[in-house]
Amino acid sequence: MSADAAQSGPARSARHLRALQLPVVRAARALVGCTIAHEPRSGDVTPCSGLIVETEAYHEQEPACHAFAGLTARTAPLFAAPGIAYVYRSYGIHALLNVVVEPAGTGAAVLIRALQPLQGVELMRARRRRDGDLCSGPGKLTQALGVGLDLNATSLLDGPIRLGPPPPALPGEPPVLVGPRIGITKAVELPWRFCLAGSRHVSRPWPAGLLA
DNA sequence: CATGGGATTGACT
DNA sequence: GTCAATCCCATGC
Repeated sequence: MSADAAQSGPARSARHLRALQLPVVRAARALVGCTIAHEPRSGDVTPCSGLIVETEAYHEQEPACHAFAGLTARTAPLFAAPGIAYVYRSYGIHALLNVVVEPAGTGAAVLIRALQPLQGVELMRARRRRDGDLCSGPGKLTQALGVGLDLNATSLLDGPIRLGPPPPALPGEPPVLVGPRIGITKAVELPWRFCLAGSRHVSRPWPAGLLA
């Protein structure tokens, strides 16, 4: 392979791969604009995918993170290698999807909080049983994609859920806003929520935003 | 072993 | 704006 091919082609299309190597807060920032798809292996179900428009970072050093409690049966996937999915049940009802990052042994992950629907919108509508608000929240997007707890600890590079690069149509680095995380009671002050600037698909209206 | 608290959502006043 | 649904698991006795 030539040096050109190694730099120009893959370099831009591999943003999701580079994000997996970053510290969790930078990873959360970098994953905005990348894509998530659920393509069941059987192939008899329509693939569904979306553009990541909102993320949050969680790290074992701060108490809002499940990994703060240490390595347990529940949190084990958080301490796995980068690129693993951490899917857990929230409020006894919803499945929430995280991208595990940082080296194995460190508990850290990026919560995927909202998507802009791309593929499989009709199937999303059927799964969600409504026409709008298909992926504008962490519980909504897993329902729309058909992602359940059975996909916990699966690979996001090799498994049924795929983390992908930004779509070709999306130019370079998207403008991203940063603010405090939502729905937590501990470490509420950390500005670890990231959102695609101007997106209509976020989970909550954006506070007067700072550019990340 | 009993208990309580969520990284939420949708329905309702 | 309020509130119930619903269940895993960490914590404490």
